[in-house]
Amino acid sequence: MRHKDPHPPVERLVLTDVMAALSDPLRIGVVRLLADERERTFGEFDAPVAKSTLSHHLRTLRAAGVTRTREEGTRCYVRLRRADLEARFPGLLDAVLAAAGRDAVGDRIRLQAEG
Amino acid sequence: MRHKDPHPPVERLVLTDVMAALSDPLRIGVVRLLADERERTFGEFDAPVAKSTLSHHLRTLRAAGVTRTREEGTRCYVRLRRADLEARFPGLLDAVLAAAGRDAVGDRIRLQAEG
DNA sequence: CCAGATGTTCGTGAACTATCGAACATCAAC
DNA sequence: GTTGATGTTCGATAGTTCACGAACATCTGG
Repeated sequence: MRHKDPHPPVERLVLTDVMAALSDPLRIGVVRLLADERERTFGEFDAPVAKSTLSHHLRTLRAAGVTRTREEGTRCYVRLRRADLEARFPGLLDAVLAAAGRDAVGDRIRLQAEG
Repeated sequence: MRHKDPHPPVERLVLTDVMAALSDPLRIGVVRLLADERERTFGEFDAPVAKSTLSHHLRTLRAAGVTRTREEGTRCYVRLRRADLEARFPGLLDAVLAAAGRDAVGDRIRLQAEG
């Protein structure tokens, strides 16, 4: 379960890469679910796509520096790099989250129904 | 010189389309040059791409609702839909412009050297 | 060891994007 | 009308992205 693409360091976050990463409804949906700063495992996401497709999107977010991934046992925990994004692109993430919230962008991605 | 894709009305601007339109350095460069609210003709942009490529990028911006195009004679005037973008996605454009400015994104696109 | 859970990677096909040059359309000016 | 300026559109190519299932790797637990 080794990850290939490393996390880009804060100072090397690229605006166009972040914009591209956030130009997909599924990925926006994931980011919205991560907006509460809590860590989630990949499996917690209930998305209408194949497992491998979700993995691909999470890799895209990671490669762009939007999220940070941590492996623990056989699980992958992912969280939003909110502070890093804010440091490099002030206001950007908040604007996207607010707009996405109002427009219900990525609403098809939810958290697994938990007991 | 008739344009094909119409301008989307304000209320139908799509976040992911705007994000995608702004995920390209050349298009960000154009948007930065338009940030002063002045109208420009296509020919005023000095970009290191073919005429048809620039036309394509300007069409992308227009289709996403980032810019508005007006034809006058044989010229095309383009300007930023700043107010519309602000109304639908508050803070987004400003955040992008600020970040792009600091990182010099799209600096290869300039205005023609004028006499 | 074997089975199950969790993700990754690979191979594939479909769809989209960027780029160019060439051809075209439109208008202005002579 | 002819010519030149300004953009658009077309066709081709190359590269990228998205999606899937299948196969694989890793860890956990019997």
